[in-house]
Amino acid sequence: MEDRSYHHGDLRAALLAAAEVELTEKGVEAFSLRSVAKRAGVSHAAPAHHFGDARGLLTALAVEGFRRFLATQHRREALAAADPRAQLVAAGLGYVDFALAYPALFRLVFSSDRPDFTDPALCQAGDDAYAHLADQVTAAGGGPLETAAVWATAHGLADLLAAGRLKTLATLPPEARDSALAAVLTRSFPGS
Amino acid sequence: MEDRSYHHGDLRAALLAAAEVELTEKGVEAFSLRSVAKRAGVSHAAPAHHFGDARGLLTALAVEGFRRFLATQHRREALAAADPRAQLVAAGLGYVDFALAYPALFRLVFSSDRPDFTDPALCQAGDDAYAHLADQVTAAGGGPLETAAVWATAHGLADLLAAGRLKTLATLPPEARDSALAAVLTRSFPGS
DNA sequence: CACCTCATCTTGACACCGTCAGGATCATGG
DNA sequence: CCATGATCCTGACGGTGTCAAGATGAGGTG
Repeated sequence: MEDRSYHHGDLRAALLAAAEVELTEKGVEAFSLRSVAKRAGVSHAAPAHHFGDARGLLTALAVEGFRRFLATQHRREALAAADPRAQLVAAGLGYVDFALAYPALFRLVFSSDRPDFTDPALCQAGDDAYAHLADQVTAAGGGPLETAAVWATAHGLADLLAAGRLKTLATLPPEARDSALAAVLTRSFPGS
Repeated sequence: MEDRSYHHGDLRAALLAAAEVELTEKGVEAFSLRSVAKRAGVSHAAPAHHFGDARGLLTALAVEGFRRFLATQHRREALAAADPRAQLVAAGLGYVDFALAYPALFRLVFSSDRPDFTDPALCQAGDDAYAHLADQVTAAGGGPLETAAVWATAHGLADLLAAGRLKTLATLPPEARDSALAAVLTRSFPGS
């Protein structure tokens, strides 16, 4: 649609896109609803009709974040061998990929209480992400405890790398870094 | 000192204490400097003289957070066997203890960009915490890569548990939970 | 085609926030 | 005893989220 008319046409999508830019540039803690509206070329109260309040907008963004989180993992898995073990490692590498490619979204989804995590859509998206990991662990012959172990390892690596800590790994060339990550991930799963 | 006089006497400490309460009750993202001043029974501009701005106050709080982080680990280590391996696991358990006992401080220190991490005192405190972990890994016969592995595992467990994810482990009774955590931590270190 | 209804968007107001400037208060040392 | 400086307060400014009320226009109904 044109951005000419009084009625925007697809303001909801435009606001979501603007919100992601805002989030990426300013971070979760300096996120401003009025600034998002300004980016979308719309009045400061316009977002309210589509998302209720700032929390609602960030909740919708978090849903999109989870979606992209899974997509990033799938991309890694498609490049890996078919056996469950390799798929599990690929999922872990995708976990890290997401944190490094979209650090602001990563923060929003995993280290923020601004989104409403009781929202049905967000719950669903989060459960989907967890289910994917649990399925992979199960396929590789693991149980709940192994799921926790793999998840924690992947999450720890991703969070520390995205935060700029773990310079030991961050300064490595990509392939060396990936193999180091794979080694750590593999180790977290028993019976290797 | 009395809270009677015009000059507070120890306002800096009082503000730090009030800031921690504020942080615990409202979280990093809803932290308000004026509210902290109100808690301390002082005008809204009083904190500026001691901490410069809100960032300065949160930076000072983060330093205290790192201090308490190390203290929590030391408490676990004192209860563990003397051998390096057991000490390393104890440090990991202390990592988790801290995240669960002071989730807001944990967020401030590890998942926020509000403190000024270029501040000398905060850098020092962070380096101290890292050095402690690195020393433990070295004592147990590990190198930089092992440090990264152990750190990521402990951090992932702590962060996910503090965020209320990982219900598998969170619902376990304390001793069972600790032994499960110890198993995951041990696994992250090679040659067990 | 004319009209009406309702979703959509704007304007304006309010309370709260962080920060700065300037004034009030008090402790301390010459 | 008084002056100086550290400490704290008051008041103001721009920015933020949210609510109420009004303007706009799209789509269905007569």
